[in-house]
Amino acid sequence: MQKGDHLFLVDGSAYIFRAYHALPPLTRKSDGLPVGAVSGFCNMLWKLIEDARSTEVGVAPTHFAVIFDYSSTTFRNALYDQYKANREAPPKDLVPQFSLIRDAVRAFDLPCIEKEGYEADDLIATYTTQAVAAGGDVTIVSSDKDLMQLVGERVILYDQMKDKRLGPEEVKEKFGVYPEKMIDLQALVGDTSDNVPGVPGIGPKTAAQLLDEYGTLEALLERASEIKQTKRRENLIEFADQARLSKKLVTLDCETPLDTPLDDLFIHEPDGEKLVAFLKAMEFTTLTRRVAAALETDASEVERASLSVEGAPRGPDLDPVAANAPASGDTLFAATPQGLAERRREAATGEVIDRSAYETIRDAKTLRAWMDEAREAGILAFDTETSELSAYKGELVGVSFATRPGRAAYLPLAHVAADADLLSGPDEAETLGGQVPLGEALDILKPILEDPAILKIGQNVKYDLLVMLRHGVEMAPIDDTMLISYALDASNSLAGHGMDELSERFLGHKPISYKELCGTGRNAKPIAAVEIDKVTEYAAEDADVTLRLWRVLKSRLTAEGLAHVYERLERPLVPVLARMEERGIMVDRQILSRLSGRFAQKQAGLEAEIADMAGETFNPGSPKQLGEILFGKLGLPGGKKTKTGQWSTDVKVLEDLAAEGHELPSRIVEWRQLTKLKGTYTDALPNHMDEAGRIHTSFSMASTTTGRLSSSEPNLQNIPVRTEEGRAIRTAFVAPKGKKLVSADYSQIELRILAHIADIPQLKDAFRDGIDIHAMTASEMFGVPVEGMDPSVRRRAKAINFGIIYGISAFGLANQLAIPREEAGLYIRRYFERFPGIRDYMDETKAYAKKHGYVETLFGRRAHYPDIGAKNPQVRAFNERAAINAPIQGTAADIIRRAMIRMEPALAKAKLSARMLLQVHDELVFEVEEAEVDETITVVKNVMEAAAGPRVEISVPLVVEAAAATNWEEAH
DNA sequence: CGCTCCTAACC
DNA sequence: AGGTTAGGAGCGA
Repeated sequence: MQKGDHLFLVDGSAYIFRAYHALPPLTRKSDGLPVGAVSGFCNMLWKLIEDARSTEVGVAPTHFAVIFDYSSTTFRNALYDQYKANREAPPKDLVPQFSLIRDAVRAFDLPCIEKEGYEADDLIATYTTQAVAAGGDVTIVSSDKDLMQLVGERVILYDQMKDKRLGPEEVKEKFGVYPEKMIDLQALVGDTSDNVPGVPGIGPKTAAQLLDEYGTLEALLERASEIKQTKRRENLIEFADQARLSKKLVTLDCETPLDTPLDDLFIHEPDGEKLVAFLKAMEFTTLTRRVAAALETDASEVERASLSVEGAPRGPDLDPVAANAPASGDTLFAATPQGLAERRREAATGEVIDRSAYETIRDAKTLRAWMDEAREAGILAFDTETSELSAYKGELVGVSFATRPGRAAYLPLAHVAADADLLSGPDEAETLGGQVPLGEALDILKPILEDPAILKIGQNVKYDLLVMLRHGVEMAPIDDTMLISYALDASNSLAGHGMDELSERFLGHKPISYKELCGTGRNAKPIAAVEIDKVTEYAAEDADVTLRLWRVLKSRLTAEGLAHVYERLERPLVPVLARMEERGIMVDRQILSRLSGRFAQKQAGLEAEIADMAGETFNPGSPKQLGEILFGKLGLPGGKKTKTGQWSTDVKVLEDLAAEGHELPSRIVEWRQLTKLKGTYTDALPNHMDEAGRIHTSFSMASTTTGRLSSSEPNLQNIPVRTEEGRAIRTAFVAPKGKKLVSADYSQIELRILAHIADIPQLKDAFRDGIDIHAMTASEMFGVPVEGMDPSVRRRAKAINFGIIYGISAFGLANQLAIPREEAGLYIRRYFERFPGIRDYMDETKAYAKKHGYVETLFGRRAHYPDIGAKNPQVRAFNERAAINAPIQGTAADIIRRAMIRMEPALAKAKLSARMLLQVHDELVFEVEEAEVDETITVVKNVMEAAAGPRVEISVPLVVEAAAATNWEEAH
């Protein structure tokens, strides 16, 4: 080896496990031999060789080897008998594959290196050291952190799965230290999977920071007594020897005696016939074809090789579920809605779900037959499977249907061979039968999905609506089992409205979960690459379960008097929200990046100040470390502790300290605010932008107890507004050229609703007369005139008004106003004296909730509080406050929902092109043609202000304030 | 990698 | 003090 040469070292053992875990466990050869890991391994290796063959000289490997662990006992066990002691034995079906994988490496004509008493890592370390000494470059194909210590100027780690290369800078970024200090860092942190003990309580962040400060592990251990944090100091002293032992365990041996000298690793073209013979024997059809083509070998001329292992253990065959229960119908006349609902419920719990009865639709003719069935039934449970979880970018992979319980099918549309990605599974021909071409399928589906006579039933149907919308299909009419469940059972303690939960609750059946189907994290694979038969079971089951749930739940709506809530507040909002999500809001990337830079600068400055004041560098973002500095090292008076017994360091605590003249806490508060703004907004938002520069949030209609919407991925309902720096972020939300953003928000809507519901004359009068409501409250309570009122008096009244909405407690008010609890109690008593209606409302609401188990908004939406009678006074009081708040918050939520539902027709009627983009609880944001701004504002205000009527006549006016500007900050 | 805890952004 | 979602730290499998 010489300068300019490039050695590739593949960490074979790690490769095996990655290949094994990345593939479904049941990949087998025709004789039952498990070969999933071999298959994955060969594909990864071939990919690497292919890349190398096509890469330019100088980067491509000149030397190449695959390194394996030889056995589990190494020289490290002599140092520490517990080393890797808790490693589990490899999975049974993997064991017979080990020798096959070595055969594979030989078939590729690559050196297969292993040595008794050493780990693969030691051999890698030794070859690396020698290659660098000879002037060569090294690429280690692995992502094991134990190998990071080898990284250097000429040595990189290559993570093939993620296609990421790690040099010294990347190591530093990942672990906080350069590779030279990795050994010391690992010695401190330890490694649970290898049983390397390390020092308790020290994680990677702390370790990096300590090494940064003290230089080396040895220096740190010697000067451990200087550490300020009590627990950390004690641990470093007590476990110093353990750290030294750990260091020996994690240090790789660079002087392993080598049986194959470095120069013998010189690469050469694999022998086509030999390799093809092996791959054929393994029945890797696709890979055989590829390799044969690349190496110009005629596969049909080559015979299968004989393998070193034959007929290894066969896996147990899965017993298919035999029972096939008949679908239950409404055979008896149901005299009342309650009777029907009850019988449906009973029937559903007894049904058995047979996945083997589901069909896979492979041709247009069968699909048409299914659509005929839907037409006949008048209903179609419908579910889409997409390539990504977010509806606005996921591609359609397949759709499933159900027309009656047990009668369900899956239509694959864009499935690919399981080995379309790097890791090979079974071959194309085995898994992919025919698929109806997407265009043809849509032509058949569209008339049904848009047929007003056929009800499309979905679970979270907004998702499917969005997906189909992007394929030019406007699904209608729709029903949504999730929303029916939500209208029926919204609660702060009962389970949610996800399909799996509903199925278990109402059908007593646990459906295949998405995780089971596709795996999670590193092992996750796209649903398009999962075998179609499995997806059929999963997807058709979803449609089947949705249909069964619909039968149970829909009948309850009438029986329980909730049809109005569902029909007027839930169902019609679905397409409205789908369109809002699809539109997205335009964001100016430049503004965000400028802000981000500014924040970064300020942040760095603050960090320096903080380190200076603390006398050491630490992570201000770690409440644990911060607590130790403030209350341990600096000895400041610590106040609260959190649930877990740690010092609390929330804003309140820090601001109290700051008020006493301590500088550090106020710097921390600033740092936190800045870090939050940067991390959550200026840095994160650009990742959510599409090609057109727009952000599409996802609104959830069923995740709050009260009827409010929520927004996620990203959450656009918590964009900063309080501070000036925060508001700057809003300036990045803009209208495109020629348009304006219009923001319209209800003024004091919850207080107005309270005034109406509790029937408080003074409050109602004040709202009718347009008087400052908080000043009026203050004047009533403290007997001071509104004119020339001390702002702090008004502030107190304002806090009380909000407190009332939240189901006030002396504790909460005292906290908010930073006054003694007795004083807060006094305020509350006086408030009740002045506004006795409020106390009556609270008492009545509590009594109602206890009696019925739920409370209602003015529009009949229910929020359930099953724990309101709890023995535990804290739990009970919490439920009482929530029950007091829910009708107020919920009525406001209902009103804005009604406004949103009416908005689009109202705008259309006025021939306005304004498009509604966002909802933020009491605010709606629109994108409006400049020329139409004034007219739009008029329509928007009218719709919003009149939204409660005619069903509910609120006895105070609802007032909406609206403004237009080029960005959200100025419009708000 | 997934979970809990803590903190903080919004109405 | 009512209703939310997100991100970082730390821990354990």
